[in-house]
Formats: sequence, C-alpha cells, structure tokens
Amino acid sequence: MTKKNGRAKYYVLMESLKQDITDGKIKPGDRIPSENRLSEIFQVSRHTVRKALSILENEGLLEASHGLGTFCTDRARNHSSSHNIAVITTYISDYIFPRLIQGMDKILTEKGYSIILKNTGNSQKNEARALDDILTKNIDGLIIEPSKSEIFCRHMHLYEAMDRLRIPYVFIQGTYPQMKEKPHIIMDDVQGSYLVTKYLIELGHNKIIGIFKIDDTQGAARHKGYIRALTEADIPYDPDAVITFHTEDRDTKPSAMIADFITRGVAMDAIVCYNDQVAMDVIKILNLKGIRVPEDVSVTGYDNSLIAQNGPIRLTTVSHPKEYLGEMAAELLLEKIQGIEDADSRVPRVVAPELIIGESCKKR
Amino acid sequence: MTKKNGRAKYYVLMESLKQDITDGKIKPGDRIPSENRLSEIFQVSRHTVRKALSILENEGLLEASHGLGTFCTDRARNHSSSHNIAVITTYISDYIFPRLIQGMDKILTEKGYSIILKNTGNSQKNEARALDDILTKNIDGLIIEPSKSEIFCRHMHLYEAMDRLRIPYVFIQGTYPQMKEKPHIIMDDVQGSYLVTKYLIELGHNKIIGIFKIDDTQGAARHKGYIRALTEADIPYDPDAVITFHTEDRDTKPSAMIADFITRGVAMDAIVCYNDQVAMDVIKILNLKGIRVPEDVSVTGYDNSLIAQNGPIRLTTVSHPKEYLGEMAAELLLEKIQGIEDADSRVPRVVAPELIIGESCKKR
DNA sequence: CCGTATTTGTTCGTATGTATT
DNA sequence: CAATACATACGAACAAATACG
Repeated sequence: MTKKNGRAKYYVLMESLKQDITDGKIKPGDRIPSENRLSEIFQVSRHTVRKALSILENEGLLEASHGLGTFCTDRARNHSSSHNIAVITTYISDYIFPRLIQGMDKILTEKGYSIILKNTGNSQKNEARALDDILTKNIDGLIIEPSKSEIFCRHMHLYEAMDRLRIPYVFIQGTYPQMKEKPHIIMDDVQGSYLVTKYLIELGHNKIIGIFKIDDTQGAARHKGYIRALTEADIPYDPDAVITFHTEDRDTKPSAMIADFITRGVAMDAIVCYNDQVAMDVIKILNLKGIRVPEDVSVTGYDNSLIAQNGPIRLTTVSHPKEYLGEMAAELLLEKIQGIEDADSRVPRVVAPELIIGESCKKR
Repeated sequence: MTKKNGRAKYYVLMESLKQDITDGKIKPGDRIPSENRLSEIFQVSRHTVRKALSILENEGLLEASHGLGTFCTDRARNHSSSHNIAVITTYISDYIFPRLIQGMDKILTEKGYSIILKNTGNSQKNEARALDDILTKNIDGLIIEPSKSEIFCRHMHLYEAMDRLRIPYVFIQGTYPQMKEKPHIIMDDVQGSYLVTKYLIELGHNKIIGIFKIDDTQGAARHKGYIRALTEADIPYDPDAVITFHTEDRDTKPSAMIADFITRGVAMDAIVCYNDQVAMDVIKILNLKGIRVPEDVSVTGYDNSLIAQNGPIRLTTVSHPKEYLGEMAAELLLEKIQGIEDADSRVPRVVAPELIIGESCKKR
C-alpha cells in the first residue's frame, strides 16, 4: 500500500505528518488538525488527506475517533502488545494452586490479558523447558513460581534472555538464591511457622518435632520460624528432632520417619508440619500406631487448605492468602508492564500469616 | 481502521472476500476479479471496492500489483501453527477442574503445545467474551466446557467464526442443545445416576429425593438416570420429590429446600445429590435438624471428589475420570488438528461411570 | 517498438450519515 | 439543537504499469 511514489500528494502529506510526530512537534495525545483543516492547509482534497491519515493509522501512529478528531497515539508504550501473560507454577491441581491461578486470572482478565499456563511438576528441567517455550511466544510478562526454589538455579541464561527482551517477570511463593533482589510476592513464612510453634509452646509442649521441605523457599523459611520460636522460649534446638524431605520423597519420607521415631522411642509431644498434606499423612501414621491426635500428640499444618477444614480432624494451621497472593502478583506484574518503578509501586510484597486454631492440638 | 460497522458496503464486501479466502474458494496465488469487475458484481462504486481491498491488503491476505491485478497471498493459507491451544472452563478452582486441566496439560505439553486458560464462572456472557478474545489470537484449537450447557447458546456466531477460520474445537462435560452433533467428550451421567439410584433401591429405599442442577448437560443427564432407575423398579416418579437449582442458587437452594421438606414432614429415606458438594451441604443441614446420615437418611454424591474421600463422612458417590477426561479431550483435539475424520478417530467419546461405595448409605 | 486494452494508483468533487460536544 | 469531526458512498478523471498482438 505504502508505495515509493514520493511525489504523490498524499505521500508528501503523510511524510510531513510523520516527521512532525518523530520530531515531537506532535506529541502523544495531541489532536491533529481536522481533515478539512488539513485539506485547506495542504491545498489537497479531503480524500487525499484521509488517504494519508489512513496510512499513519495503520502504522499505529495516529488514532481517529468519530466525532472527536484524530489523535497521536502513545505508541511508545504497548507497542504490539500481545496481551498474553505466561504463568508457570510447580503444580496445577495441588490444593492451593488453583486458587492462586484464579486470583491472577481475576485481575488479568479484568485488564484484557490472557493467561498461558505451564506447570513444571517442581522440576527445574521442566521449568527451563517452559521458559524456553515461552521465549518463542509473544508474551507481555511472566508470573513464575520457581521450582525447587532453594536450589541454585541452573538456567539463569533464560532469565537473562527475558531481561534482554524486556519482558518483565514476577516470582511468587519464593525466589532462587541468586535472584533474591528480583520482584517477588511471598507470604511471611518465617512468621507463620513462628506463630504455630509459639502456640504449641504456650500449650505446654517442649518436645516439638519439625518436618520441613528443604528444596523450596517456603520450607527454608518455615524451618527458620520454628527455630526462632524455640530459641525465644529457651528450648534448645535439636537437629535430630527435625525431619527434612525433598519433592521426590514428600509422599513417603515424613510418614516413614515418624514411624521410625516411634519405634525408636523418640520423645515427642507435638509435630510442626511443613503443610496440611504432610500433617494429614502424619496423623494417619500416628493413628495407625495407636497414638491419638490431639490427646497424645498435637499436630499442626500450614496453608489452611480444603483438607484442613473438611478433613476428619479440623487442623490447627496457618492461613494462606491464595487468591490474594495471585492477585498481588498480577497487580505487580501489570505495574512492571506499565513501567512503574519499584519506588512508586503500590503493591505489597509480603503477606502476613494468621494462626488458625482447629482441633488438632491440645494443652499438655 | 477495521470498524465494527457490519452494515457498511465495503465491510460486507471485505468479509465476503475474506470468507472466500478462508474457505479456499480463493487460493493463494489466485488473481481476484479486477476492481471494476467487483464493483459491477457487488453493485458498489470502485472507491468502495478499493476500501475493502485495502483492508485485506493491510491484513496481508491480498497483494495488489500495478497493471497486473490483485492476488491472494501465500501467507493466507500458510497458517503457521502457533502451538497454542485455548482451554475455556466454567471454573478454575472448583474441585474437579484442576485435574481436568492437568489431564489436558499432560497430553498437550507432551506434543509441544501451550495452554491459554480462560474461565467463565459458568456465565454465557463471559464465555462469549472469552471466545471473542480468543478469536483475535493465533490458536490451533480449543477445548471448551460450555457454560450453562443446557441453555440455548446465544453466541452461535462465534462458533461459526471458529468454523470459518478452520479452528477445531472439542466440548467437554456437555454440549449446547444446538450443537449435540459437534465433537464432545463426556461421561455417561445417565448411567452414573442410574447406578447410585439403583443402589439405593437395592438397599430398600423407596422414598428417594433427587436434587439436580437444571442448567447444564450433566444435571439433565443425572436427572434422567434417576428417573430411569425408579421407573425400572416400579417406583412412581414424583416431580415434587425433586429439587432443581441453577448455578446462581447452588449454594443456598438445595439446603433451603431440604430444610423446607423436613419442616413440612415430607417422607424421605434417601437423597440422590447432583454432586459431592451438594451432598455435603445436604448432610450438614440434615445433621443440624437432628437427622443422622446414614442411620436415618442415606445420601449419595457424584464426582468422587476430594471432599467425598476426605470429608467427615466418606460419601457413596460416582467416579469421575477427571484427568482421563481431560486427556481424551486433548487427544481428540489433536486428532482434529491433524485433520483426522471422526470415522477414523481412535479416541473414545464417552467414559463409563463407576459406583463408589462409602459410608453415607445404609440398608433400611 | 508501437498502440491498445486492462488494471491498479492518485486525485478531485460532492453528498449524506453518525458520533461527540 | 447546532456545530464539528470523522465515516461511508458515489461519480469522474487521469496517470502509470503491464501484457499482448
């Protein structure tokens, strides 16, 4: 359409307007003279003016509004925005992720964005694969829950590629050791774990077993909160009283170790668990061994999941903001897309946890 | 530039040409009739023809050569696969959807596809919005769980647009009344409901209340299965013993109606519920009124959800294939993308349900 | 190479419709 | 309601590129 014929009247007019825009004589948001006015100024027909304007409109430099006039666009921003946001989580169907995604979806849909969903099964290899794939697509931003976030990230080059392409990204639930300064939304897991542990101490417990995941940020933080509460209460921290596990043995090791503790006669009057799922597994094995919860041993969970509320025993647990966390991550990413600096950000980065008291703990 | 005004002559002409291109009537490389010829055929001025052509030229579907004519570009057919699949569900975080999506994701990721996720909150208006949005994106296919599938679909034009663009789609969980012949993956809900109802009859119950959702395919099918089992056992079907509800009152009406039945002294020895969620609500209100489950009344659920297995009472319910259903939908869609005809399809379309016996029913 | 027919490209004039202020 | 601005539409003319006899 845009032919070389530089002598054409519409072409001259088009070039003249384009020059004014690039020179800044016409600034984004400015209204340009009306079609009739331009046809007077340039001594051409209105049709010729329209032809020139239609080219600039197609190039995205101008925008005509019926009844209002023709305006210079703000194309410096949102240049060819795809309105796609990638979301990479560790799991899809695990108990808190659906609601996390729902929170993001709520905000993003409102603003006209679509979500491209990926999950890694908490494997860094799959995360790298997902990032690789996403880099070939046209996306405006990324929300990512890192896989095994406490392990050194072995695909930094992919994040660097994102930086080079100016694609903003926001971490949720945790960040890699190398990337602690990157924008992220987390809950205060140290505080949450501190709260449950302190609660157990106040109930009179002092032989408190801890079970923590060690390959993600949350596990490390929850471990830290547990230690803080013990230390504060002058209960010596005993590493042998703590069971640690990885993603791979999460379904077997906690139960097996507790069973082992019981046969070895390790003293325990309470167990602080990494999350509700582990807590339920622990309660199951305790019951199997003839130990009652909460009469013989108190058990706490974390995340306030569906299981915590609707299971056979209502768990004492820690609130997880779920939707809210997702919403905040989406809001923060939108800020980044709009180019708002961290200094001017209005999105909170850390959510405070809350103790939720159920029926799985009892005074000693 | 491309305005919505569908009545404009240039717009009609433009759409007509576009359709001929997507339908293959005009193939890449073909010369389309000259401007003068088109203005004769469509009885519009040459100026109007040029306006229509300029849009298609801008979209890259046509290319005009001075003195030669206007040609259909290669790029028109060359629908470079985006490897994006849109998935539209009614909900994201409800109990079965995460696993449905997980099933799809498993198959699609394997084949190098990404999922663009949308949810409608079971509103047709939101579904139309989602489809509208998706049509602007470059997708290879769509898996959709229709919103209020038993209600007449008010946005057929969007599905027709999908057909025109040759984007294959597969329904899951249900289909609209007008689209029963379109490819869809469902479970045999008539059979499932028949199984639970028959089970209750075999336990000696004959005053069996039914609670069904009436705005989706599943609800209608489950209602049908309930009636079939009663009829087969020569128990007269009593419409007054059936409670129906819509999406909007799903959290209130079932409980309220059961409470009303109790105060009115309606005879009941068993309740067949639309799904596990309703069953749990019903059990809650029964307990509140001092009626024990299963001692006084038997209650059945449907879907075999987390709640059914981990709740205070293990529900007697009907299996829901969840992941498997999602996997089949993905497989079927991939077949469609590869252009495999229904006759040669290897993907089963209907999944058989299975009765899962819990502790919420008792012999009379 | 010329001439002619065909086709797209440029330009003007004019009229009417519709959205916004 | 009137004025303004963009949107649609028709008709007409000439220019420039191309194909072909």
